[in-house]
Amino acid sequence: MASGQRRRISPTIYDVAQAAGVAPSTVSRTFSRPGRVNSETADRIRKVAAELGYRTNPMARALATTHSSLIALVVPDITNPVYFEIINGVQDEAAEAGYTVLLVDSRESDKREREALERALPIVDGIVLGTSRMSDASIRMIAKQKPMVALNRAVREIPSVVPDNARGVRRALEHLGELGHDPVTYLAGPEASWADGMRWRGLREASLELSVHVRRLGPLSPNVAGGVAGAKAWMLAPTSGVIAYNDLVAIGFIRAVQGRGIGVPSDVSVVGYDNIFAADLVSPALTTVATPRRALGAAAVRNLVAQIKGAHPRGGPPVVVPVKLVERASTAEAPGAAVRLPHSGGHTVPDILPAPENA
Amino acid sequence: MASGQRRRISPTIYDVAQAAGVAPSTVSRTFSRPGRVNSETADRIRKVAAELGYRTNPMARALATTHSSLIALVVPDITNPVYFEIINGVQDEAAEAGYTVLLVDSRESDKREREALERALPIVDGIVLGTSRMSDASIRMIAKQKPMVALNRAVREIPSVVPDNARGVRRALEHLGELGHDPVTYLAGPEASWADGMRWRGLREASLELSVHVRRLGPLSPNVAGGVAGAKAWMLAPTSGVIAYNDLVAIGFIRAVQGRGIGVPSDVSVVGYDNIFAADLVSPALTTVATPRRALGAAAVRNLVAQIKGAHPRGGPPVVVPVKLVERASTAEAPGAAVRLPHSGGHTVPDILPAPENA
DNA sequence: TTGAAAGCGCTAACAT
DNA sequence: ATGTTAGCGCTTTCAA
Repeated sequence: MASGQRRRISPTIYDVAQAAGVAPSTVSRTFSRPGRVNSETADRIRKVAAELGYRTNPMARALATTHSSLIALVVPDITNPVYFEIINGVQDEAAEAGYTVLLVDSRESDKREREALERALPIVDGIVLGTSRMSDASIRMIAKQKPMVALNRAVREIPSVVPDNARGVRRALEHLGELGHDPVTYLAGPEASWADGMRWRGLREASLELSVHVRRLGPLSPNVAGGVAGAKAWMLAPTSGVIAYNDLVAIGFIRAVQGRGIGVPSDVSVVGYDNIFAADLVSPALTTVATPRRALGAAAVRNLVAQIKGAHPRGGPPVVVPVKLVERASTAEAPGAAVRLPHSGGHTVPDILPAPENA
Repeated sequence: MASGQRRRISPTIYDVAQAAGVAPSTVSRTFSRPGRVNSETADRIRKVAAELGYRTNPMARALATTHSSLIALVVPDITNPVYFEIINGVQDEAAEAGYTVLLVDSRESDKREREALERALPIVDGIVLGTSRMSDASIRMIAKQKPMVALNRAVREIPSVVPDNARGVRRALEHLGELGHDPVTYLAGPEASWADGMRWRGLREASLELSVHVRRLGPLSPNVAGGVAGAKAWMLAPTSGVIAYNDLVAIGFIRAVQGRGIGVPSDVSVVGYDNIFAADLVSPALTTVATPRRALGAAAVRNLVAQIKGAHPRGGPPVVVPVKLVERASTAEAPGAAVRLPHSGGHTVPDILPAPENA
């Protein structure tokens, strides 16, 4: 008693079957495999169903078929703008294929990622694993239980789709080279980062080809604080060209050097990576490598759905999607061989790398 | 033949029951209502279950209980930084209560929102509806089918949790007033926005109390472009103090006026709303009203879970969570009665409000 | 405290 | 093309 509104109890295929004068299985077929039933009866059934307000019960269907039409998308940090477009790409492609996506945010925590995956695993048909914090071994473990594709990271034996990191940094270096910057500093990402490894490697190769010298500085944490730390270290041996591991690092770097009276791009040109939302908001607007994140997500889903539908997971080389350089205001002609530092000379700088990031 | 790895078939309560020498129902109780079974037998069952790698099947449980332990969180735009913390708050609180959250991004589209909700409805136990694009009537319709709580918007008859908009704008105006700004321009949000209505109302009340004049300018779309349009209009009758509907609008406004050679905060002080990620990244860093988004999300989930557990949805006044002003660099002492405009006088400005936003 | 048995709503052989 | 009939794996009376 004292009941609030009562939630209506839904009709089942049995109710519809009775009302339409057919067998329950015919009703089931009408909704699960149209075509397997006479179009006239089907129409009648659909009509009756509509009148009764029948809706197929996904749980019952899932139990019977062992398919939930749910896929999980795991990202390390929903807060990171990099994932916006990936999420959209995944959602769209999934919807198109008739899947609903369960978005899991692991918050950069190994523990959380495991727990969330644990929760999700039994109810999803497959997993898109974005930039995982877990070990390759753990990942393969999970891939044994459900179809999976790795995103932004190539995992051996697991279908993977990654952006063309090598080409991205190459374009960045090319751009800086054309503007006369040499040498160029690479503000490196986290040590454990697969992407950082790829980028640094790509940079070294490009360095040879383009005859532009490249120095590595890091590791840095992949955020604004990391950029600030990088700036401190860079002051020890400044270069007029800088390529950052990602846009956040680039932004942190720029703010830090600007704070020291160094102009961007008048004194240093810096290029970011990812082309996040904020890249166009900061001053100066950031020149950066745009990764096709939406395409990345879509490609991952296509592959995953294929697996779910029975395709053999192909453990071959990862699918590589193209990137492009977006030129904005943070890069310009090199001022000369070396950047002019206002305080250079008598200025004291920290002598340990990377500098602590609590500045 | 060509077979990929085969996914292991999972043991059921029957397997565990047999191995442990008990009835299936006892195994079920062990996991679904511990305490209803002798602790020794329970231990034994758990041990056997662990050995067999038994995991309870959520679909089967859902079918039997009609509870999925899933809740949906609907947001209009995952891309909007405002939702980061809300999402985190919801996820955390949900996890704590034993629920997994199905994140639905409606992309500002009524159609999408409906479709996604349609998909989600049958599989979730309840819904947290953030800043819906739908009409109150549609919302109530859905609330009839599943427990629901509205977020960031008060819907009559539906439990709602909202930030203290009135107090937020009051603090903003107070701050500007103390710095000597009067009158102050309010860069209004979308016409249909519930939050905008609340803020404007709060502003008028505060205006009376604080004796600071306030003008409304808008409606503007709630993004950077809207801020740019607002700046154009503001040029017609500039004020030294500006309060924006949200941070994005504030950022757009600032960039636009800076482009005209107007200094922030030297010529105009502007305060944003929301305290999004980027607010601390732009130059000057934005003074803004911080809404406790994580708390907002958590409160919504607590309410929702209570409803799911059988509490009567309370249609009373919305739960209001407190906000606070974060002072940064975009506000300062007023330069005088009116702002000095470099081009004021002979400068031509558009004469229709709001200005087209494709500038 | 435990067991036996009847569903939950749907799908999928197998028959007709 | 449609009907019959078992389940899918779990929960939940009802008995014992």
